[in-house]
Amino acid sequence: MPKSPKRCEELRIEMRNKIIHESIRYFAKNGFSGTKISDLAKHIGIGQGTLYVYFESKEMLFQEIYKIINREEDIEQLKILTFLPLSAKDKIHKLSKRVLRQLEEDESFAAVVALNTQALLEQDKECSADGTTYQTKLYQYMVKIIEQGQMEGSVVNGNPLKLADYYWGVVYLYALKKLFTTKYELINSDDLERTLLKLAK
Amino acid sequence: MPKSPKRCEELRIEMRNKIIHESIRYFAKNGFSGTKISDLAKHIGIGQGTLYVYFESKEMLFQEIYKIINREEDIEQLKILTFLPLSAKDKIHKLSKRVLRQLEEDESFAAVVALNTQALLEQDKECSADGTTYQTKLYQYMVKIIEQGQMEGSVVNGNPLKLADYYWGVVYLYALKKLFTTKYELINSDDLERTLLKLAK
DNA sequence: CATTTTTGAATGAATATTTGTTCATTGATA
DNA sequence: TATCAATGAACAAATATTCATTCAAAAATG
Repeated sequence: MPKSPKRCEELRIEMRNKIIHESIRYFAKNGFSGTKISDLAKHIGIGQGTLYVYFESKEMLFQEIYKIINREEDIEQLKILTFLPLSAKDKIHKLSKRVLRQLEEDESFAAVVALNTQALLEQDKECSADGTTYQTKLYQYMVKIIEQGQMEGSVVNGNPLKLADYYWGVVYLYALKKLFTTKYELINSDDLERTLLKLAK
Repeated sequence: MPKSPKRCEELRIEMRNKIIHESIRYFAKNGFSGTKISDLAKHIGIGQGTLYVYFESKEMLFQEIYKIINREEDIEQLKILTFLPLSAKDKIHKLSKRVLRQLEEDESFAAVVALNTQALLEQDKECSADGTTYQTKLYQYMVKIIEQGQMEGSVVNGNPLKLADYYWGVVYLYALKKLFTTKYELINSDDLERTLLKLAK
């Protein structure tokens, strides 16, 4: 009799995760058309054929990644923060600290941010504005915090959606830095907060 | 008799400029490997073969563009501003206004910024740190202004190079916005300045 | 417990497809 | 009608995908 089906299943899941995990960073760095299957396979350390055992095509692998980077946990956490009984200034501080920590600790967070932002930028082309993407939801909660801050007088004036866009844009910048530069020096949390806050003397 | 050589020369220069001008935005948006010659030609409104009358290869066209986007005028202007007898705060204000106006008025400025920043990000891979690129020079003058501002007390504390990087990073963000979104709403100059300034109450 | 047998994942050379480049022909102009 | 830029079908090179084969694990057998 052959290998136990159970063990086989385990191995499949393990390999599938390995491929996805390694591909996320590779795609984020090189883009879809900049990623050759031969290179990607070499980078993961598997044969080209193996990729096709787990995914129908390059396109499908990419789509699979897009499903995975829609991290509900992140959105949930921001939602909770949004409705906490805190000043907007405190919320922005907490959020900024958290985001920067994640950028530092979580190996693939930078790739997740980069891919999501790129998707948002290119969404304009495809006109698939269903408003339910990762970024779009992050924007919605951010707008709430910004509006609160504007009422409280701690956040600068201006279109809240534009300011939210600016804030997440700066996060995207540092995700790019982390992805591309070898010696990555973490941004200061203050710099990130300053995208929104009126700084008192 | 054929066309006059003079008229021919004129037409050649015209077509060459047209190709370069249209290609800059196309490459900035789609990247090198994301740009197909067939698509690019269609976008410009010429035949595929025509591209090869004017440029040896896709690679060469791309290199040609890289020469062109190293705009000495921009650097010269920043250099002049840097050594003007003004407060750093005023310099930052003038610069921010100027950059945003250029982003709005100059059709290909956004593409120039995007391509230069992408080159800077990827330079890490290739280790060609010759320190004479467009961005690198912009950084150098920016650092001077930031140092002045820190002495004067108007600019936040922190590594000046990192702050310069941050400032140009935000400009890059808005270049991306302009390139990708159809209905582009210009960033407020204040938002850009706030990357550096301590805002007094 | 050594050997055989069976299974399915892994592989990469072979093939299909896509994309870059060439070149013989066309068309516009003076 | 002589010239030369423009063109796109034909060709070459690069890249994605397939599939016949290899390999490693483990159950069955003596």
